[in-house]
Amino acid sequence: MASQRGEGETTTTPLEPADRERARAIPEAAVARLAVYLRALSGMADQGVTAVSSEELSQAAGVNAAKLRKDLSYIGSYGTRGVGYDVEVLVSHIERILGLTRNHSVAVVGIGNLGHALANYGGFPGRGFPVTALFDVDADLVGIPVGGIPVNHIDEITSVCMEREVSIGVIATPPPAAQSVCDRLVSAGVQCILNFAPVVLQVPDNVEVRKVDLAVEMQILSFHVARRADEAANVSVGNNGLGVDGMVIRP
Amino acid sequence: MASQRGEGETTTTPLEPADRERARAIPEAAVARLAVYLRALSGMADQGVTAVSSEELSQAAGVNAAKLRKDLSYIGSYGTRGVGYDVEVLVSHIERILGLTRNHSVAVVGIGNLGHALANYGGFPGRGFPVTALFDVDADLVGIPVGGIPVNHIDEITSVCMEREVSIGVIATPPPAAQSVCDRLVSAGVQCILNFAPVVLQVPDNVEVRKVDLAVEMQILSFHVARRADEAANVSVGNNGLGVDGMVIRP
DNA sequence: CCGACTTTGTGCATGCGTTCACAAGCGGTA
DNA sequence: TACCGCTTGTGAACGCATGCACAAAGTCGG
Repeated sequence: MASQRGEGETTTTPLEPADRERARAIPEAAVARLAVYLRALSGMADQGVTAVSSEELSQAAGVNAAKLRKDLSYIGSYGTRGVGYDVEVLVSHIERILGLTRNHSVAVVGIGNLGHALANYGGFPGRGFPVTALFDVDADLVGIPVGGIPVNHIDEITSVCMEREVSIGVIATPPPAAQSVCDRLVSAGVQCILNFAPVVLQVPDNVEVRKVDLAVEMQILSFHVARRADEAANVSVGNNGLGVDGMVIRP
Repeated sequence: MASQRGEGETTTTPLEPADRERARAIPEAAVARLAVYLRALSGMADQGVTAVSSEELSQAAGVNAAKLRKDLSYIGSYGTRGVGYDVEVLVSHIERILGLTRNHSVAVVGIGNLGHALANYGGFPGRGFPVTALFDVDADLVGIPVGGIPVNHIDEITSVCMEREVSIGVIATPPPAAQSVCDRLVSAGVQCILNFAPVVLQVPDNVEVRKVDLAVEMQILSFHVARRADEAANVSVGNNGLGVDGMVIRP
């Protein structure tokens, strides 16, 4: 076990036993949507909205209302029948479930175009994710601050990450370096990795990896383009219900 | 089994009827993995590997071997029992299925940090996706080339996209601008959109949207951090499944 | 030519996630 | 208080995806 993190004491919002039980049962897909709900709810709260129904919120989040209710049921019953949900309550509850009450220190490795952009996001969208360390192999970059944080040399990953208690590592390096960087992050105790490099990372079971793969996204879109083009070129009869939208014409 | 190619050799890689039938039946999840397989296969081809078994390829792609075979079966049987798959054949077949034989012109809207990074990717990872247009609202940016392509003003989206036959639009704008930009892209005939803005886009049915949401990714990781920390903090809980879950009364 | 070995392709069962539909519960109202 | 309308929460059915296990089909050595 790699969790010898000094503070066993959660100084921030301990989960109650009931919540903990549930946290284990929340489907992956639902977790992703909870984050979306949270954003929609935050926007509503900023506009002074205090209550919301599952119907409204589901539309804002672009999902089915029943699905939303089921997702929320995974984290407990915080709605009022006949009325809806209290925005404030829901926001803080989802934040607690997602672990956003504690700050997650983020390290970005690879200060190329993408790494630069990530560092400059400044605290990352939906704050709570302060970027506290940057790394690169290029000696010319070392010491230069990007987005307010000085770049460290890649060899310092382990020491710096442990020192600053980095909990999330972001890999934005070229493909060949990714696995090596990943290994170093892991040995520094980082258990969550966001990988932008088009590489399948090998990690121990106790490390969570999420990948963002632009090439794959593009190719999925390409597939749909091809399919559409093919369908269009091959419509023997009427096209399927698209007749309504004359989207191609410019107003 | 000679590869029979029809008489009409056209410039646009025609899908044979059999392929077209299959293209419709490929599960979304499988399409994403095909892109991953393709990358692994391309790497192998570059290293001179000519044949590969499902076991080898599945490990390179980080998936179950049976799943890989099933995925490949969706696009037809191109393996040889007892031997494996011919790398070249598989590469070109997956490319055809994914529609990578035709070039997909890409437009990037929003030349901030991220847009800059995307434009500089230069043809996008896994070539075949030439960036042919850049847009921004900022008049100061207009005309300045980024990654070799001059920036156009956002008001020109429709005309420029139609002129250059953009098939994929990438939205890298701040959230408030995203929907508006999306609408313009759609009216320019763009049917596939890759959205980096943390916004739920409303589009007609005939438009395909994929979103890359950094905040959501971070929050999913945060959830796992919290769950792990929590598990580590009290391993003593006997997880006996039943009995515990009942409705817990709020203290 | 045959038999043993290897690897594909796939039927089937299992599990997860989504959707539907409705009872339960709450606030408002007379 | 009793009723009414509205919304939540969830049981149950459905559909999709995953993984197993094995027959089919090919290669290779003798």
